Amino acid sequence: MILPLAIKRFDLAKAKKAAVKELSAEEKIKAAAKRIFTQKGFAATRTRDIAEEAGMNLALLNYYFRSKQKLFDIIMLENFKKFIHGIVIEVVHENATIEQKLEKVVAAYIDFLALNPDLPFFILNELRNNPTSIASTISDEINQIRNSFFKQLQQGNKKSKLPPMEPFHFVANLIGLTVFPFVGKPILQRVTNVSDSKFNALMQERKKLVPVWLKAIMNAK
Amino acid sequence: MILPLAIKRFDLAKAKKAAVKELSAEEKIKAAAKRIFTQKGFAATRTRDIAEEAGMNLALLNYYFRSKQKLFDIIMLENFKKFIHGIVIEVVHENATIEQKLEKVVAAYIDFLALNPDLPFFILNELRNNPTSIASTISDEINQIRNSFFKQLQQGNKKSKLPPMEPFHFVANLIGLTVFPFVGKPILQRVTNVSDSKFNALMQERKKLVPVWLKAIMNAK
DNA sequence: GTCTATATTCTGATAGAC
DNA sequence: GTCTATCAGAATATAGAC
Repeated sequence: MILPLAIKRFDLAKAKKAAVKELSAEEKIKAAAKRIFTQKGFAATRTRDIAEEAGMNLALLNYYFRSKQKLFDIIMLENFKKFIHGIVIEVVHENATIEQKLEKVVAAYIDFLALNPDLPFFILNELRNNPTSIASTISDEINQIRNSFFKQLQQGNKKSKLPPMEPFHFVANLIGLTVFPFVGKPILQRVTNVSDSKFNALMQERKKLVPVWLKAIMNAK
Repeated sequence: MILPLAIKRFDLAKAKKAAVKELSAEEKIKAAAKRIFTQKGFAATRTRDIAEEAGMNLALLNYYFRSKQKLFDIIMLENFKKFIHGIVIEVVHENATIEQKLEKVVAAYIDFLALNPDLPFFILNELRNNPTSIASTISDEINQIRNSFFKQLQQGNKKSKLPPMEPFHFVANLIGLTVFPFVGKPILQRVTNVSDSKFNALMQERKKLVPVWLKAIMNAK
């Protein structure tokens, strides 16, 4: 009789699933895929690498996700949402002055990027390759930003004497000062001869500095 | 007799080489490789694409450059030198104040990037994949920057009341404000809804604005 | 030097046993 | 659901004719 053995196996599987730390094969693969795709991009990633990173078999990748492309699409969508939603939206929508929003959004972004340093490069990379496909999934969030924050920006703030500013320059400066250091980390570290721990400390400094700088830029000349 | 024909062929080849616009097969392949590698990176580029772009046969690529990797290494080295040398060095080495250098280097960089918009992303991308290999080839230039400009920066400028500044923040700000817009072009255009021609016009504006902003940053608070 | 045809290696995906 | 073994196609590289 083989039945008892089968039951035994089933119970073991249940026990594993009940354990808090234990991930299913599907989850392990997805997590591994997210790490590698985010770090190396679609083209440079091999499905074999993902399977190995997950400690799983290559065949399981296709069993759960059908193809490399479908798996990538899932990761990409999640990464995009993570990058935009929850960081920009909540900070941008509340009732607050430009100055207050600046301080919040910069600090939130830097904290977020310290935990996800590869994300901005991934976004930039895949956005170059995908002329349009992503556009629809994030257009809602972008429209919200445009309708709320950009208008506020172009009005300026009379109380604190903050003059209005061209939205493009403002966004380019905000992202350039806040997220670029993470994108350009390899070259910045090489040029300035800065260690990883020093880099992290400098990023923490920037949480205070960048909002001050951005205000100085708006008031310049 | 086949000899006369051979001579005829030889003369034709010479005539072609003499023509100003005519590139040799080797040069055509290298030029095509530079375009495609720079735009798509190593992994996403196929040797077939390069051969087709060059209007040449695939076998010639291996005849002249032995392998995809060796061809890429040549392009990468040239791109790195182009990016550092001639842009940074000449501007950084002359006898001038920080303010004067700032104006020159920003304008030179933006003009350069307008002609080579894919270059910074390429550098960033391949620097991520290559932990060390490139380091040696550019360390000389970097050391020159460190020894001349960084020292000047940390001394500040008493005449124009420019206080000294942490080199890392300065470089991060300079590159973030100057080259990031080109790296982040796809996302910036999407968020701010800006056309290609408008983008170029805004970049021209930044030639004047960024130096002013960088000075405002140094004097902030 | 240049081409066509082919060899070789890599990689995504599947078949089929358990 | 999971594994081993294998296939099919793509991509790099080479052999050999001209």
